[in-house]
Amino acid sequence: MWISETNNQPITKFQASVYKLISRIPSGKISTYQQVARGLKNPRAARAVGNALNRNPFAPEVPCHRIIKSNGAVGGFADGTKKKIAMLRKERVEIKKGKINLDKYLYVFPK
DNA sequence: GTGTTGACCACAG
DNA sequence: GCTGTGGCCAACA
Repeated sequence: MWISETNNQPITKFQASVYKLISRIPSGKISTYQQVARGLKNPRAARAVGNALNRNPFAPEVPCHRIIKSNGAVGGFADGTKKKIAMLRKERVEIKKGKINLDKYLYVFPK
């Protein structure tokens, strides 16, 4: 089991599943908070997913920058939204006016 | 155990 | 197009 760096306690299973699921996203693709929530079979938990990523104990290990809002906007990022955008562009993800073409880049988790 | 907070979402105006 | 409102869920004080 992993240990959270902030409170020095074991992370919850919810967080573990979030990180595990996100780590499956291939480079050059992105997903939304809602898609992640759907992958966890909690379609309503998009907000909780964001909360988990915000505290993200595994900063570079988990590609949390590949998670954006369901409307295509980039959303927030603990290290700064601009950083997030820069990282995505390095992965050949096209971003127009702070938004991403979901039809082209959205990654859907397999059942 | 209760209330607040937040990298969210959908809908109304 | 943008703003406001209500709802949802899990973490935290």
